[in-house]
Amino acid sequence: MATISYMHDALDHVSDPEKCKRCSVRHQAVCSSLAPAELAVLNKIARKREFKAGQNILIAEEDMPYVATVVSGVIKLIQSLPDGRQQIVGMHFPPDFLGRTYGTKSRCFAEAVSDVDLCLFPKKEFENLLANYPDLETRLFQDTLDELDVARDWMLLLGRKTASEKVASFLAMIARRVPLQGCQHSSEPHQISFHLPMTRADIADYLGLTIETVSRQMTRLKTHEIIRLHDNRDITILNMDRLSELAGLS
Amino acid sequence: MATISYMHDALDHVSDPEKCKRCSVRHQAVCSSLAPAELAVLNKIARKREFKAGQNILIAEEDMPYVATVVSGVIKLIQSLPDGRQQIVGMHFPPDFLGRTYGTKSRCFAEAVSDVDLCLFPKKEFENLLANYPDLETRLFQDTLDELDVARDWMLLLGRKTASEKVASFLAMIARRVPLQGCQHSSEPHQISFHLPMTRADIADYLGLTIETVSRQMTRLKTHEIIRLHDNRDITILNMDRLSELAGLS
DNA sequence: CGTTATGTTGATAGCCGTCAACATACGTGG
DNA sequence: CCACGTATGTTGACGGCTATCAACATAACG
Repeated sequence: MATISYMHDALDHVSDPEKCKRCSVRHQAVCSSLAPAELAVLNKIARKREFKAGQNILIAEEDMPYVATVVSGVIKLIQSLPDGRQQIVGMHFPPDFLGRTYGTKSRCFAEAVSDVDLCLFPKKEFENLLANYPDLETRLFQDTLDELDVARDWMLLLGRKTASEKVASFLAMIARRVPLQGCQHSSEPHQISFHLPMTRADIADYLGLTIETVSRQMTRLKTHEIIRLHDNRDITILNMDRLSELAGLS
Repeated sequence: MATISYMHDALDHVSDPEKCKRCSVRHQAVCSSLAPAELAVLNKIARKREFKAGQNILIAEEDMPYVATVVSGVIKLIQSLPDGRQQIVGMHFPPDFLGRTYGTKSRCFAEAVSDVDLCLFPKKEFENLLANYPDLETRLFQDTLDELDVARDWMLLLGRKTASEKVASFLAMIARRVPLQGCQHSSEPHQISFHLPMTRADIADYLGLTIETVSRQMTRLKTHEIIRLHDNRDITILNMDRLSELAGLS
């Protein structure tokens, strides 16, 4: 299972001051709200860190002296009950920000779903930057407002949608967020192919279902020729309009 | 049902510059992060507005040129599906902040659960204040982070808790947030009395259940002598420890 | 080639939703 | 004052959706 491995083990400095310029998310991540001189300051405190799929990134109730930007890979945020039931309460894709400023402990677990590259910032120094660069704080604030909107959309899904609607909503959401595969300009319009970043168990924990129900709904979508399954992970959405209808977005 | 009535109808100016000083939430609301001179500026743009129970405060997808502080009463935030199913995604008590800065439209409906007093601020002018008073923005940012934590706790409830756990969790949450009634220093420890601010239908929409299931779980708690029902709305928690256990917080 | 992880499919059970009847409170108008 | 309608809440009978339990299939891996 998940190897225990904290965010602050085995850090590599971003020693090269030019490194930010070569970063794949430099134009989208929170750091893009900084002026060049400010970015140089951030560059000094930034550290790279890789996580293998399954590794813990944040531990609930434990001190976490870093915040981070997701450079590559996918991360899940997990809330859990004492008896082991768990619920995924957020997914982080590049170039999302990860971690909670103002307050030292995380309230959820965060685990790498795939191999992950993070760009870490010591929390204390990062908060100093926030105090000095209002644009950075505004940007982070806006990102948090967006996260709250996403969380509330998901609450509607968890509380009121059927299993069928949940799975359809999930696929529609993933299609919008993960990098797509293959030629998207085929003769068939609305066909979208992508690689699912997570297992059926993760999907179940994300949707408040069991893995069996997720599996059944997937085969149902396959039977109705709304999706095609190549590899359990590689999916083509054959009819995006129909999928959106099923998701309750019509 | 809910009377359509927008936030910007029938406004009263907070003409009196001393009015903020007499405000019942002045030491808790976001405005408490302002220095006296700054508060005077806020005072100038503030407007009082009352809403009757059932009135709409925010309409999804409509322009809303105000943000506000809840001075008294309770407000629910609602997400809904095209077919009418709905989910309450947030409750606002005094001295919470209401409305979304940065972005003109609301993504949820907000409706007064009880009679409500709001202190409104024109959004554009409020955002100017945010830009000039970093403490205010930091405060609002922190409040938003807290809201996000609450939303994620609720996602665990919606996705993974049973009806029994949901109702117990709800009562435990309400007991922490609404003003309590009567003498709390009785001979019986852990007895907490309060007035439920919402109907069974609201509770059901908050918990992702039906009103019948909520009702059955309430009588079940009553039968087990964990709560006492006086008036369908006036509740005494007889055994808070047991309730917390049932809520899955043990 | 066995072991483990992951996913699918079937049979069954149970929780909770649906439908219905009834109770109570409240306001309106006769 | 009472009749009536409406809103809210409770309780019961029943059914369906989804969880549970189980068997099996497939792939990855040492």
